[in-house]
Amino acid sequence: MTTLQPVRGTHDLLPLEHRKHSYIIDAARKVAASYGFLEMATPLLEFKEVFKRTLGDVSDIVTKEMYEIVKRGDEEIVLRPEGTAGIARAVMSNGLTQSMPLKFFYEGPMFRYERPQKGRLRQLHQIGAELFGVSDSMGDVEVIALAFDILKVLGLSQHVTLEINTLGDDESRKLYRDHLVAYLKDHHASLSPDSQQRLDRNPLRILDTKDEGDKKILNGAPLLTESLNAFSQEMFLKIQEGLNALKIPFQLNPHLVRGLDYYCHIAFEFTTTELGSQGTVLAGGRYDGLMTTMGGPSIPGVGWAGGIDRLALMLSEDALPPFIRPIAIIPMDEAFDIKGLELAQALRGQGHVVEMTYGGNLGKRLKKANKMNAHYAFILGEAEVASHTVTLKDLDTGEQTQLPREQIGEWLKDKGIS
RNA sequence: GCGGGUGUAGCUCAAUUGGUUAGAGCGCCAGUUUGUGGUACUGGAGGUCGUGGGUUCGAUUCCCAUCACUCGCCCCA
Repeated sequence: MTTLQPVRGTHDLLPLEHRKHSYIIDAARKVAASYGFLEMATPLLEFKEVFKRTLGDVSDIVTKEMYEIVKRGDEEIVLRPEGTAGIARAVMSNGLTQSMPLKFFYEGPMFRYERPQKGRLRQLHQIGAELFGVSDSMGDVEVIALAFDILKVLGLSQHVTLEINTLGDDESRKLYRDHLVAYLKDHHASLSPDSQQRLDRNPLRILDTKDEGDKKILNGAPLLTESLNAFSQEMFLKIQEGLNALKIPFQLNPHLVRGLDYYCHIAFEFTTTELGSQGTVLAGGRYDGLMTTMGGPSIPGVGWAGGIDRLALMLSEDALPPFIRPIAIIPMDEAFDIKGLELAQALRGQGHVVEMTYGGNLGKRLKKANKMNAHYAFILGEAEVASHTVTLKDLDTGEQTQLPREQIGEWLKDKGIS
């Protein structure tokens, strides 16, 4: 019985759902191309090391959420939990580090062993964009603008809020980290158990807490902006300037922190209130240290990933392009099936969407044509075949005419489909 | 991984203090209609009441376990 269920946290994408996914991917792909981002794909399988080194040894993704699928000797192979590290690995593997900048768009499934919830799956689907080799803040602006444009095209920009923050460069972040830890240690006893743990592992994450008691303590905490050096400050301001110039609305959220180790400077999240606690729909930041962490040259980078599954939850059915209603081919009975097939092929060759009806008498086949939401039924019976004509029926109005085969194209053109 | 809720037909939901043959709407199939669909009417199929165990003369109903979904936490897209 259980073998008939999908694996926990995985999901069949039935046509209706799949349509949303491909709509999102197509839209994103198109917008990304207009920014000069080239699509690429990396394997679903990577060596564990790729993520262990980059995401940070203590991040949840590495410590408990990775699917390890094969072990051969010392090889530890995992299903990729996210996209950026794999793309960065590919840049190095393929010796692409010589010519910068590089702009990549990608799409595909990621795997994380988490407790499933609405909008949180073990096989999740992401779109993503990465820009390598640009340390200028204009790169950050463009990358965010790309994300915003995609959300706009999807009709979701009104339903999300862009929040940004800066983590500063290494120097600033380390300084702040010390200040914060010093402050929080004084309040250690009153912190929530979760935050007490985070104090050792990832203290910046405490800023993001949902615990009310923690929030009160944080009100008196030192601010990251106070620890920013001049360079980091200027970088952040320039990005805001750029966003303003492009009329991309945003909110400053000094408590916004990214979970993965490789982030620095800008951190941004597009969030929605429509999906419960899984509110983050697209998020990213700058990761200047990523390449060196992987043992490569020092190449800056900035990028984001968006959750297709979450975006799909926000898309309403009627936001999608309408289905093309098919033409149904109706041979009156089996004797004319072959004639029907030939007609269907000819029409498909001209670019029409054509469905064959199988079996049954005229009434039954019309019923099926109706069920498949066909706009027109092309009927072929004894009389039609003998006179080399087809009976063309409009299933919405019920009108029908019998025309010579050669005039079908004309007739379809009159109906506005060609 | 932690805490709460839910699980009856393909879908949305009923089923009285535990009681014999588990119902409805929608959908599906067929007929009324052998060269005309949609509407209408008539009929039909479809359930091991998530799964396993326990209590009981008897369990969809009570108890335990388990699985899945779901809400919140953790984490993240």
